[in-house]
Amino acid sequence: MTLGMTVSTTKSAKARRPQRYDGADNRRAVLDAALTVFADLGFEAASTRAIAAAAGLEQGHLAYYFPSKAALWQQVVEAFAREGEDLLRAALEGDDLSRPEQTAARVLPGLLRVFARNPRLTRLMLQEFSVHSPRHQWVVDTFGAPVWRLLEPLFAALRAHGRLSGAPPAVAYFNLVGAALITFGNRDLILRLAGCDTGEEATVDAAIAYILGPVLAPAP
Amino acid sequence: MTLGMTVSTTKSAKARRPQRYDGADNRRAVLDAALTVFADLGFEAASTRAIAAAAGLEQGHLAYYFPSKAALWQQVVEAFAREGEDLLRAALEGDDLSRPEQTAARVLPGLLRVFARNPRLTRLMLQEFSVHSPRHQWVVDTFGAPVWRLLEPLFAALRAHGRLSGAPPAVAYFNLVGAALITFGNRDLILRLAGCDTGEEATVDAAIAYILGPVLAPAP
DNA sequence: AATCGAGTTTGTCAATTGACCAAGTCGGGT
DNA sequence: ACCCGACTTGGTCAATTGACAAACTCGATT
Repeated sequence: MTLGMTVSTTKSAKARRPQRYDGADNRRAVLDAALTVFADLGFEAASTRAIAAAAGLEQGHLAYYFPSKAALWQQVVEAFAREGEDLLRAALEGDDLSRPEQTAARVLPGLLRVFARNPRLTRLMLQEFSVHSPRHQWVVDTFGAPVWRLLEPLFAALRAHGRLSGAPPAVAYFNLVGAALITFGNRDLILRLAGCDTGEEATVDAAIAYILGPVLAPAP
Repeated sequence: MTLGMTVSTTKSAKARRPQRYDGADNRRAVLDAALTVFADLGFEAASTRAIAAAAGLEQGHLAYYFPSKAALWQQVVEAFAREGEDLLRAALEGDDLSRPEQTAARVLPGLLRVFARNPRLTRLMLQEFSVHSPRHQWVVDTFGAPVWRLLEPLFAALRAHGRLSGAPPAVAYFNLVGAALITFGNRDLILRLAGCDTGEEATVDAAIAYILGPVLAPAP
């Protein structure tokens, strides 16, 4: 399921049916294969040949769609990561934070569920949190900073209303992010080590409830 | 401070003072420089030339102490990571877990403080949590699994005593690990983004208290 | 002073890698 | 039938990299 293959796709809507060459379809296949390989191996260790092979193409072909490996990586992240930020922006639109705990209860579980649903993307983000790379700054500027700017008022309001156990907003926020990235980005490891499947629906719910506990609960 | 230089080291205790060649000293310098470069760039992106340069030596010289780049990496982790596991093992020795919340309050803050004190090593661990590499299995076998085996009874007992907000022990454990790795492994990022210094003593205390809140607090 | 050997440098090598290009394939419009 | 152009392949290239080895530097031993 990980590598989208050109052949079997049925695009019955439109009349166009090129049996053999379908650029748009192969482009998607490359993006999907690249997400898998990047998530598994990391940017450096993921060779363009391995990505092409996972997509069922030749290495030289990648250059047709993507000017460079770095550009491919960037488009992979953009293609899959917008969801979270858009969801967040829409959910916070026009909220005056007069009842921050209600806002948080409405917004944050959905955000965490985005991570749980996209383990490959979650790993990709985790990688950029663990290495100083030319891509690190880009991720921070493009996603990290905007998301934090979006959520900082919420976390500040939460603390002002006696949540977060009195911790600084940033501490609570990065606690949440770290817990989510590790928990949902390491399903295989956690399953192997502890026999606990963090991809399973019930466990996802339990994990989200646990992560958000100190955020949503009133101070003792 | 990051690169230990051979020259200036004053070893006034012993009589030995080889002005120019000091193998053991340079070996330490390489390990320290390697820790820095590996933590910053990740294993693949960290070239042996960069490591040698950071240690003030030539690339070819590394082979004198370490048979390969992978072996160097492994010795770096071993040299710096034993502290945590040993501390944990000693602290849990002979504990019958009849009062798990007391045990946790005695043991876990110290464990988290090991992460806070060693940001470079923390980043290194974070990297191996985010990539499937030949080193991943080794870290899991050598540190991940033993530590989990050590702590699993404690977390199981905590839950049996009404802590963890009813979450599975593994969820609570990896929540803790993820929060610690991200919080203490990204001091620069968090400082830049949110103006919060997770290397500062007071913030470390606040973060540890926050992370351990659900672990130590009784169920509502 | 001659030798020894741990420590260190310099130069080289094969392998891998990302970028690039010239040629080829194929469906569709003319 | 023919060509056009989107799409795809296979091969090449320069750069980087980890490993390796031969030569060099000294302090210490004899």
